[in-house]
Formats: sequence, C-alpha cells, structure tokens
Amino acid sequence: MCLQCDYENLLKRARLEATDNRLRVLAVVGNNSSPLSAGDIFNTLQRSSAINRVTVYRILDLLVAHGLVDRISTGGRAAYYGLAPNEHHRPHPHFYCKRCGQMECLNPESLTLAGDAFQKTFSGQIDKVEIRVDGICKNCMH
Amino acid sequence: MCLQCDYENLLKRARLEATDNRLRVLAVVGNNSSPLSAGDIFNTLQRSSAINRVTVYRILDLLVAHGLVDRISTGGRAAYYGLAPNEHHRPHPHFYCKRCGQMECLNPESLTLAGDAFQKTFSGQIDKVEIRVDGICKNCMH
DNA sequence: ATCAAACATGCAATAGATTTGCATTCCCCT
DNA sequence: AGGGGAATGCAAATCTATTGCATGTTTGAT
Repeated sequence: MCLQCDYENLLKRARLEATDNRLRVLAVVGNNSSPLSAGDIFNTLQRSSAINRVTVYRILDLLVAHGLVDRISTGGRAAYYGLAPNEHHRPHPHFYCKRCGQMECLNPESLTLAGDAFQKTFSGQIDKVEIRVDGICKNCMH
Repeated sequence: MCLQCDYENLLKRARLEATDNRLRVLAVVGNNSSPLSAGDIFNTLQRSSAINRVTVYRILDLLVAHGLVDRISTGGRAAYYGLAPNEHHRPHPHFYCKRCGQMECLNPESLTLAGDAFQKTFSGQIDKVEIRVDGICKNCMH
C-alpha cells in the first residue's frame, strides 16, 4: 500500500508515458495491501472500465522492467505483483497461504538476511533476493 | 545430489510403494546437483525408457506431498524440483539465472535467516521458508 | 501546424506448464 | 484364483502468459 506515492510522478521519473492504463494498473498494484496476481489486477480494472488482458500483462512487464513493480513468485502457479521497494517501502518477505492463495507482506524486520559475505564471494550478477514463507494463514486454519 | 540416499528406503519410510517409476523420478531428482523442472525430469526419463508426462507430474506431486522432494519456485514460469532437506541435506537458498534458466544450490551458510522471533509472533502454520537469489550466472555474463 | 516515426492498445491465435477424467493395468490381500 | 485399490497412460481441458498483426495515439523534428 502506498499513500505517499504519486504514481504519475513515478512513471515520469522512469521516463515512461503516464498513460491512463498504466496509471490504473499502478494504482491497483500500489493501493492494495498485498501483492496481486495479473488476473486479480485485470478483474479489478475490468470492473471500472474495459481493458484488454494482454495490455495488463504488457504494462506489468514494463513496470517490472523499469523497477516500479516487483514480480513475486508464489508456491502456486501465477506470479504476483507488488510495488517495488523504494524510499517509502523497504524490501520485505512475503507469506503465501497455500490454502487460499492470499499473499501477505511481512515486516521488513521479521526475517533478516546475513548475506554480506555471500555477495562478495558470488561471481555473478545479483538482481534481487526473494524470501517467501509458505504455509497456512490464520484464517484458513479455522 | 545425494550419494548417501537409498531411494527405495526413502519411499518405504514414507509408506509409499517403491514402484519403478517413482524410483526413476526420485533418482533423477536426487542425482542431479541442482533442481530440475518437471520437463527436464520427463525428458531425462524418456531417454532411458518410456514414461508418461502426467505420471511424472503425479509422482512429483506425491513426493512433494510426502516431503521427499521440494518444489522450488523460480523467477521463470515452471517450478523446479530438488531433494527435500533431510539428515544429509540442510535447507539452502538457490540462485536462479534469468538468462539460461539454470538453478544453482547455494551454500547453506551463504545466506542465513534471523527468523526465530518471527516464528513466535506469527499466528499461522509455517511449512517452509524459501530464499531465492535472482540474477545472471557467471557463464551468462561472458 | 504537419507529418513521419515511435509507442500504446486491442484482438485473435498460440505456447508452455499443469491438471482432470476416464479407461486400463498392476499389485496386494484374502 | 479373484476382488479391490492403487498406479499408469492417454486425450482433452485449464490456466497463465506470450506473439503477431492491425489500429489508434503521442511525440518531436521540421
């Protein structure tokens, strides 16, 4: 969730045209408290006004490529999307409930990595580190 | 990779019939130094003698459900499979090269989590924690 | 202001990974 | 030997994502 983010500005800073569709996608991703699947995003947008599913995929790809949005893998089939870390959002781990498919953002401090040494010894390019906790959420435990 | 594992025994201990196909799947997964996709596994098996693709998926699901094999997500589309942690294998992070799709096992010590506190405060069931580093491997950097 | 090039979007078709339904075969227990 | 449940195979369906091509829109140099 990002109430401090000016999506139009975010796009401009990335030198991307701030088209209507892009703003809509970014708003859905950014205003949700946890990551969503491309399908979720498409359905949400569809409710307010028509958009093509492919357009959603393409915009998500674009936003990921430009680092505005993060593609997060789940224990399930589809990728989820959330706002990428920035000055308002520190990188953080996620919890994935294999029962209901809901993904939840965890506190940045809840799981911290001691990986400084690793970065120095690894001889490839590191783009990101993803930490995901899989299990069953409180609601699904009944 | 597991040279110390007796796959037939592993299956028996999980109360699973040690059928030929299961042993073959388990051997391919276990003898490889890094996780493989279901497609990779199918192709490898196919080379020695015929097996149905669906059977491979079903066996993998079964082995995952019984904790013999781990399903590991990648930055890409398909899930990868590796031997689950056991007395011979500690849990460890993975590196995924987005260029060639190769997945690599990292040293268990290379990235360690400080998550004890988290387990205590989280009110759901935790099955596993997955750590994945995404980037470009040494070979693909040229 | 004008026009071409570059970009954004939509639609239909395709691709890749996985799952389902149902028929067949195999294996264990009596 | 024979009945019942598990394991396997095959075809079709499903879900997610991508590609090719046509059309509409914006931008930037003149």
